Amino acid sequence: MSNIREIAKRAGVSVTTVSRVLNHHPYVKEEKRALVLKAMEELKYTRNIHAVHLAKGYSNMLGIVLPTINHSYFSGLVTGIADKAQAHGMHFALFQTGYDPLKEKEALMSLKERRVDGLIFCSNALNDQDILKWQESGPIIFCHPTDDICSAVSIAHDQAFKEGLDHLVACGHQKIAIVLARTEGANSESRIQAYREKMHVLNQEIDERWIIEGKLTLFDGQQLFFEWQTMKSQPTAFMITTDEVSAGFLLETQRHNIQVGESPAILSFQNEQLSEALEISTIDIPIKQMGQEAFDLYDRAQKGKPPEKRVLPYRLIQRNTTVLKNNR
Amino acid sequence: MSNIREIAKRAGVSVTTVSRVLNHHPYVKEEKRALVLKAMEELKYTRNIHAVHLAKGYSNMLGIVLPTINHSYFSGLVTGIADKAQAHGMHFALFQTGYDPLKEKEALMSLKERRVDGLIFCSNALNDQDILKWQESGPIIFCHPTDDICSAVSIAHDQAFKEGLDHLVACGHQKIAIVLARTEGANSESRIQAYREKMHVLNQEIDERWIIEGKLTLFDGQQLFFEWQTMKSQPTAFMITTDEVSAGFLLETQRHNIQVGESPAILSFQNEQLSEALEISTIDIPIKQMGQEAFDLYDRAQKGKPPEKRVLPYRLIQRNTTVLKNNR
DNA sequence: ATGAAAGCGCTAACAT
DNA sequence: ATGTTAGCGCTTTCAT
Repeated sequence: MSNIREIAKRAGVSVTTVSRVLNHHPYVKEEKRALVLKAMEELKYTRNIHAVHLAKGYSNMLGIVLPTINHSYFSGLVTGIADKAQAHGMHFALFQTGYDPLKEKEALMSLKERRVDGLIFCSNALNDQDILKWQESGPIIFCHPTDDICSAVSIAHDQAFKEGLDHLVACGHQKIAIVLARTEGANSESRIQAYREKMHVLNQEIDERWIIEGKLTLFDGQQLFFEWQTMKSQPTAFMITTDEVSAGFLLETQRHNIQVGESPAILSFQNEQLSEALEISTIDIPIKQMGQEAFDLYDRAQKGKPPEKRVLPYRLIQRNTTVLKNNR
Repeated sequence: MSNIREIAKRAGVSVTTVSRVLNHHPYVKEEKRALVLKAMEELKYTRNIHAVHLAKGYSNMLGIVLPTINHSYFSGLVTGIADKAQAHGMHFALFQTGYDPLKEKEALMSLKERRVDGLIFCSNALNDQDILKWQESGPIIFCHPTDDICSAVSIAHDQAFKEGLDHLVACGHQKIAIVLARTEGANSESRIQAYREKMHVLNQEIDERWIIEGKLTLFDGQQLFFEWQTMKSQPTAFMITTDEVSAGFLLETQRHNIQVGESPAILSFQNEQLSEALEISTIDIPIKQMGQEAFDLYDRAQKGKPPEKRVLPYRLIQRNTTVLKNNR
């Protein structure tokens, strides 16, 4: 591979001039530029990006941390981030952790090594604080609500959660179960808290088995149906934080011909095409926008601006799996 | 940030020794190693990965080219690749192209610049040949069948396609439509060819509108239903290359209460959880394995081994959307 | 407008 | 087993 020195020699200029041409600097006489361009052409020159990175000290590479890419929530988030990143000429690397703290540490090491200029955490098993210690190595952005000093984009999960519960109550339900992905582990607490409070107000005793965690996929949703069937104290409504799970659950009730009156209400979160097609009531959250805002926060941090929190709107969409009972 | 020289000075050794410790070379006296390690600890040293890359000439970064990550086919493929890659200590970057040849060229440039050591093409808008010209810059792996000199992993699309058509015919169908994603643009030809041949044998005239392209999402599938309804010459069966589309189509027929006898047969490709949950007949293809094999092919190419083609098995799974009519 | 030269931080051939 | 030193290829300051 030819290098900048060979180009310089061939064009009869200095390496500095070549570098200037390469970086679109002003103050290069047009004829020299042409000479350089010609030499590059002839030698099929391409800059060695590692040398650029070493000299500049950064790499235009963003790291995205998530448990798995094979899930609509995360691939949606990545799509949002990627759209903006690519528009800014940034590349991005994925770190799939499977919620393994060690894998998250590897991502943080990549930040310290400068393999990536910054990190967007779409999920985390490590504590927020433990992660933020690494901020001195580069910007770190969260995609969940947090009180720590850092940039974060999120929706008001607990508020959305409460509104969802209110809706289910308004539909005449008291025995309500909640189903959490491990998507936002750190936040489960606040949601469960919101749940307990609401149930307390209703004077409804909580069966601890109504708090269900670790459900992420369609299969999980199908399995949930069977768990529901064997529950001693059956909830009449489910609040589920992921569309895939809701869909699996619903499809399984349909397959088993559960009577309309007996089939549990479902209120989902996310609003993918799937929940729309199945007419599942859901709380829409703007996932791609979250990704875009996450990138924007990275970009701002990169430019030295102070950290910022952004809270995105959610919107309850009532479809067929929650029905208002006016006559109660 | 401290560098290797400072560590050397502090530990009272040469930079070479530090480098040796860093790279786990043998022939370093235990006491010196300890000294070096201690110095690193004290100065919170981390190597600058750009310098390593520049000196070594490679980056342990693999590039994955795909139209969008937000689709189960591609996120499945990436999952397969990533599992293997991470096990080999490799990182990976995604190039989302949206089938844009220019974006694909950018990925190829990244290969030439050495930003990535190799490239796995999960889809391509450019010609195979145009892409393979860049092989001198690093290994390039395809995820579709090809006759060119390169490594590729695939399933025998056209054979699977024919078998699928046979199945539909055995179920009593003659008026069969095919629905292609643009997933494997280059291969559409061979599939359409297989389709024409089969239909010819059946003496079934083909309505050109039965060859439908560009369907990738659940929405696309729902839309397909309406297209079907307005067709003058309605096919009685659909062969669809993506589960999402099949699901959307099926759900829409169900929503419109199409009678069992009148609802078209559906034979899908892929076998995601979704098609299983909806009991859609499908031709299973081992997507994650494809990803794993793709990485393996990269790994072999990287080690200087000759290119290799791998063809993975497929398997027809009959469920509820294709029914054998024995009485015909 | 152009060039010389000093980095950027690490690796590895060579010498001892 | 350890050290010296010459790269790796580009950027950027400073001088002219």
